[in-house]
Amino acid sequence: MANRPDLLPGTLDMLILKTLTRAPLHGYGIAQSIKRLSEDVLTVEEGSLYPALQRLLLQNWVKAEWKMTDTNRRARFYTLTAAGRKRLGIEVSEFEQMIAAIGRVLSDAQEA
Amino acid sequence: MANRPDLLPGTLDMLILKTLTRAPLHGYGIAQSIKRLSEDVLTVEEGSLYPALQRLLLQNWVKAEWKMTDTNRRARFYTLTAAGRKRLGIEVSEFEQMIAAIGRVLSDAQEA
DNA sequence: GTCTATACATAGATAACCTATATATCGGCT
DNA sequence: AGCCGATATATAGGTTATCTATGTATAGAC
Repeated sequence: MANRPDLLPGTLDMLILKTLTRAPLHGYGIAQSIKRLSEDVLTVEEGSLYPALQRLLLQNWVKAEWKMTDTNRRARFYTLTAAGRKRLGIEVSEFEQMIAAIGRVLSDAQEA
Repeated sequence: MANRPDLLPGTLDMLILKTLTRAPLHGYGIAQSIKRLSEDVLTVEEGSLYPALQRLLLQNWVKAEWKMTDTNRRARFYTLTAAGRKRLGIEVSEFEQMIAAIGRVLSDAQEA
């Protein structure tokens, strides 16, 4: 189980929101950006990416607009909303709390 | 979505295996131990715990034995197998790699 | 005798993610 | 002109993990 997973489940929305804090970006670009920044450790599959973007749209954490890329292709550009920025803060802080907690369990140097 | 989740999905098996490196323990005790070590951040629900233990048994990463607790109750004690110890190492290393990768994405100090 | 904490277990729902597939077009190469 | 790889979006269907809710049972405290 969990053989070389592409992502840590539950972190995709956070990663997308974070990526959009730099600049509006289209879906394909978001996936590339995450892959590049993570040094190829994290891969966002298309079947995960687009449903995730729909979720974020529904929550009003991002908004979308069709535009042309600088390589002359039509693409849907996503922009972080104010609510999305706030949400990102919440997700990051919850994530960090979880990671710290997991760290405490993992580092538990035995002894009763 | 992800409203105060009890756990980071995908990390439960790892947490259980780690808990068992100290000593054999019964399910209820494992859940308590994780809660305590994590300082109440991580809560293992029973509906997650027992299915997880079944998975680990099937994979032969733990073995189980009915015994009496020191409080005179019948309980199923789980012991880490050699394969389970190996598996824990893999899970921890993959987890740490993921966390490091997510950290790189989250800490990305903007600039194109 | 009742209540709380301990202890195990499963059914069913929900949600996230992946695989596979489909469509379409730009630009480079031949 | 035709082909191909990279870019770009989208959805259907399956798998799996986790949570909620429920059920059983008993030890010990009051």
